[in-house]
Amino acid sequence: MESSTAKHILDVAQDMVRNRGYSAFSYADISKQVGIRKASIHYHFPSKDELVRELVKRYREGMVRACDRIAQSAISLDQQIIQFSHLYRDGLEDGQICLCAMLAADFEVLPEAVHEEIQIFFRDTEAWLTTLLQQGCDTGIWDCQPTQEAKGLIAMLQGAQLLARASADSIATFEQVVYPLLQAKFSKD
Amino acid sequence: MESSTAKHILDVAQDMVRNRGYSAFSYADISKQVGIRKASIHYHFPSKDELVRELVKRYREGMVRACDRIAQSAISLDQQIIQFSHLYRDGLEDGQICLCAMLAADFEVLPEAVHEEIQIFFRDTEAWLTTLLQQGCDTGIWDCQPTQEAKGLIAMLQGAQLLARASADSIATFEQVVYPLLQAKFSKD
DNA sequence: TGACATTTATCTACTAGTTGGTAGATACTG
DNA sequence: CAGTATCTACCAACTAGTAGATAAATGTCA
Repeated sequence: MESSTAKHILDVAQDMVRNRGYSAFSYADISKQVGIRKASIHYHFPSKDELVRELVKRYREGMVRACDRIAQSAISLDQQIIQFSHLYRDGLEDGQICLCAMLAADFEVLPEAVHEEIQIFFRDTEAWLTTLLQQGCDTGIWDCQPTQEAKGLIAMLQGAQLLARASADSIATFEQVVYPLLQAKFSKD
Repeated sequence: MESSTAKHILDVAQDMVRNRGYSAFSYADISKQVGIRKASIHYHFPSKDELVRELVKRYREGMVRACDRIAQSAISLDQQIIQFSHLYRDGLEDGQICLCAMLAADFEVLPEAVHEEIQIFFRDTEAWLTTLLQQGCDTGIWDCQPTQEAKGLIAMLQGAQLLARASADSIATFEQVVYPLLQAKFSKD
């Protein structure tokens, strides 16, 4: 089991990356917020790259669990898509965008190992959405090409987060972009 | 008129920001590529914030010109949307995403003055697209709510760029996400 | 034209602060 | 005693930014 300090470090680091990006946070920043010396962070995470790799891995696993919870809840397919979108909306309250959206922007400065984790994240997310959409097509409530539509949805959500964060009222902007579009596409098509 | 050195600095800085983000490029980096000493860059752009503000302003104006060129060309409305999308696709060849998409990710670390320039960029882009979509609705080839649809399109394009840059073949990914969606929505609706 | 002054653009050399990371001592815990 | 976790103290490299010298154009006027 991961020590509570390590978890605390990851929590703080995650907030910072989602807020400011990979290059704009430092071990010193984490140190201050966790209340521990800089060197002690290196004990838990030898390098910044290693820290971020673990961060993405944990985030990815959390996303999988969140998606599973949605899939196992007894709500309709179109409501599941709404719930999925809420995952992206909710971080905005604290000015945070999806960890992997931020790291996709920072992609060029990240090491190969982190690239791979990010790619798995997008692959997993796309797979989950594709399955959902396929179910809808199978049962006849939707008519679309699931893989393609899944990619489009993810792009739209990530882009809406970018737009949202650049606007005065992030959440309102996000909702204005995302929900009418979902309504039009998936309500009872 | 802007000196050729200043232009050269902006060109190099723009590549770097679009590639690596605001926090991950330095005056030293520019200095090496331009072939000028670090201090000389401060002569043209007193501070990094000032440099980036001018960068966004220039980029924004370039975008307005590019959009105008599209609008004044003698092509159909749906082809104009395709051309508009190409603007976002083409940078990906050099691993570059939209300057303002990148800076929207870096938003929290940017000064107020840059925030404003970025917001103007998105407002301008949205306005241009809205006008285009409105024309389509007026002439009866489309049926949509232009403002809302414009926001959605921009989000989709920005998000597609993020997805694309995190994937092995950026351009293929971008095209896979964007073009089928445009086809479905705007071809001869 | 020639002499002088101003402006523009660059340079070297420096600052104070931050960066990720290391060495090694010290404490706490089983 | 051994492992875990933390500390202090340090490092070399890099950060944005400044001071002030220097050169090269450019303008002004006798």
